[in-house]
Amino acid sequence: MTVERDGLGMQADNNTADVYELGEQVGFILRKANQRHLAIFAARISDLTPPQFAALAKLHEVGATSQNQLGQLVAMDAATIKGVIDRLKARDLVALEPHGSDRRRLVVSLSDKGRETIEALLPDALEVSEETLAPLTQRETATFLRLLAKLAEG
Amino acid sequence: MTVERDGLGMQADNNTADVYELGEQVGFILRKANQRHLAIFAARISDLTPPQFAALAKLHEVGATSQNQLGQLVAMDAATIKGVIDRLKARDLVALEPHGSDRRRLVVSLSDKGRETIEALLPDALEVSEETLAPLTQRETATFLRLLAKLAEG
DNA sequence: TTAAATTCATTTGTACACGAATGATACGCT
DNA sequence: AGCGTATCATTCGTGTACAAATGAATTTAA
Repeated sequence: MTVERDGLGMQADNNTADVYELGEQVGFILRKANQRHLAIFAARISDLTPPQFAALAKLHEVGATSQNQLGQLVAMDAATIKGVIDRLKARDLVALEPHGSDRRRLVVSLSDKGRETIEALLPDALEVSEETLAPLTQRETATFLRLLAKLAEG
Repeated sequence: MTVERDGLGMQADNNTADVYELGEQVGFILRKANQRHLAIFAARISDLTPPQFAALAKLHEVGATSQNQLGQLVAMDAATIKGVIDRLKARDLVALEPHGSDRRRLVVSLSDKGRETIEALLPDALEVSEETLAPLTQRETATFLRLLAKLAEG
């Protein structure tokens, strides 16, 4: 006695919304996918967390910026990016200076050590992405990334 | 002077891996998609966090279980599920009892209030899923969920 | 040019998330 | 029976994540 799904005998007005099953909801699966990714990341890049890596990588991409701006670039709010920067600063991976003209701002830049660190890790980061996407074929990967981006942007 | 991508003049051995761009990595987009989902969730279900909701929903699905087992069902480790349960318990949404035969275990069950709460919220939760997936067509949604599940399972 | 609105950084408080360690209990095996 | 291993719950420490409040500085607009 199984529950019929996608059966012809019962037409669903919309999607699969018949009963609520946690395991079928986007949010739940999204969270699990994220967990798997974080595990892969941690296995390959053990001395930096994903947010820390993201901050360094972005800094490497765009050069010195203010703290909040960097936060926007890596999708972290002001409180979150501050914590991340503080920990990077404590390890001398980034440097902080007051902004020239705007005295509210704090300019974050890569230290030499930070530059070396991030440059050395970029190949590993690519492998993290590859391993995360390994369950999908190349074709599926392309589709998935396109749809995921659409979802993320809203 | 733009960097050529997918160009014919330069054959890439694998995917798009030419330079590392944070904004193109799965992990980063996954995190952003998750952020968007969380915002949608919070807007519709303001008095329960997603993990709290997940725990209640699962409890509603499977009935009373031990704390750790519930954690496995909702993909949270022992330390995390404990915190979630504690907060639900503090609001009398769940009840805790010692297990009959196994004195290590703590059986978690929905309180009446918890049952009412979760049952009242299920329609909202479906809308959260729908709104999250709104940027995709039905066809894209089906594809996306299939690939996402593949990714999450590994 | 002041007053109002905005931006930047910071702090506080709450809530995950997970590795690692711990003590109590249960189980497998000899 | 007894010992080693595994499981369950708990605790500790670190690191996001975000809402909300704050003060200082800048920008906008009247």
